Amino acid sequence: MIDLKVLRENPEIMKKSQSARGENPDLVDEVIATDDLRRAALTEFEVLRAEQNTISKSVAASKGDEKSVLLEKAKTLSVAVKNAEAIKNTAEVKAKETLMGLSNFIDPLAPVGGEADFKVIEEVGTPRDFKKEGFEAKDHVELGKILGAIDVERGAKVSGSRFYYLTGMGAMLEFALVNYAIASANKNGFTPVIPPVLVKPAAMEGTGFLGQAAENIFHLKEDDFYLVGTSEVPLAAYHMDETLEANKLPLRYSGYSSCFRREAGTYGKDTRGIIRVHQFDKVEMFSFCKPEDAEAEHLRILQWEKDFLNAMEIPYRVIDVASGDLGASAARKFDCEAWIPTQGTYREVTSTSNCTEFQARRLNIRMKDTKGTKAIATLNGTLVAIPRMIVAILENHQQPDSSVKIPKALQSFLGTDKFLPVKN
RNA sequence: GGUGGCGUGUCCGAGCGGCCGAAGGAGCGCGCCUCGAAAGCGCGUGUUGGGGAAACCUAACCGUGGGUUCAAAUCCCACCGCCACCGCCA
Repeated sequence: MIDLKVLRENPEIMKKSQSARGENPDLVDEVIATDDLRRAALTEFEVLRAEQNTISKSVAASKGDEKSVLLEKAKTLSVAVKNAEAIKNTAEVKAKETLMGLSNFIDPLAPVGGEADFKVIEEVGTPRDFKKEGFEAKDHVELGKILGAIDVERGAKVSGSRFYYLTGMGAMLEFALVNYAIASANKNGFTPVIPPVLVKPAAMEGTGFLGQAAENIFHLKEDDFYLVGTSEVPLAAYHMDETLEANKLPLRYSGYSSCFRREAGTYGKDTRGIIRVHQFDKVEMFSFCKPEDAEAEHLRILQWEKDFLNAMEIPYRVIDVASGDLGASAARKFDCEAWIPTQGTYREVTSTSNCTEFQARRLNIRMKDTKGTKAIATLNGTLVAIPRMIVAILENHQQPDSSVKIPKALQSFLGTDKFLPVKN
């Protein structure tokens, strides 16, 4: 949610921001207009209500004829107040609704354009040259089968396409990744959290996922629960309707949870393997901080993501995501894309967004210092999304005999430095 | 799922139709006292929206949403949450 005061002062900037996202800039004028209506209705109601309050009080103090006259007057006024209140309420709902339709202000530093207009910030590491090494890289599906680590056939049998089983070393690899991730997050001041993955509409709405992103969310209609697509949702909503002490910020949480995504409109995309699945586990970093610290915090989170990828010894690049591909809440977003040998390209494995005050305002989270209460900023970033990281590790660290070398950082968690084929 | 109880300010806790934004206490802040502190004493101490340069004015807020009434923390209804006991259960 955008701050109306800021919006009123800078409608043109907001319009530009909307346009850059490929969204409707006229919505800005509409927001201001509905808010004008809201305020007018508010004033009207308040004036009548004040009068009613005064008369009500004098009713109590009077008696006899005087009292019945006042009572008559009070009754008529009561009707007028009810009407004015109804109009006020309608105007408030409409104004809020319109305002909620606006996406976050875009950071002016974010590249403008569509999905393809991202800017590459850096490339780290060098992809292996398998030809030169004298063998052809197998993809993760094949390796997963050989190692007894991933079973997509049975995933499909039991749950349908885009489901899978992690088995044996595949399952062990998840535990190792999670343990390593949580350990690093602890070191960086994150409180580990295992959140609920079923949430109420308010949490979804507040984090900004019920707009254009809604089609990718599983909804349990019977009970009006949503299955979260990321633990960002329950982590952000953790402090919903709270006022946090400014001197305790930043508050950092690392959430480990399953994530559920409908992947609507992705038919035919990434149909093979576990790059794009309906359910996966993820360790997510989430930070509540002062708005003036948000940009620096964003860079810190990005650095922690890079640290993780460096520890996995995987070549990757970092991109500055373009305005049209930010999602409603983010002002700026960096993706880390790992090199996937069998695809010959970089694929998103982690992502960090600076949501500035947008989510916090929707979730009614503020901070308090000696001068009063103020807006707070929220940021999120993936530490590790299990399936894609497994893909990256298997494919990048495979050997000619289909064994896979384990990055040093994970070896102590796995008790081995290599995954070996299980049969044939 | 069933039965009973409860939900008030930072916290404890009173109020059960108008004089209640709400007693009292604790906490916190300022001052007095003191060499200094503790104790004691005095004063102050909510949030949000609207208007205003400001002083200030105004409205709303006693779990949430409706209703009754000229008037609701207070009465009625529904929902949510918490506690206790019972049933079921990983």
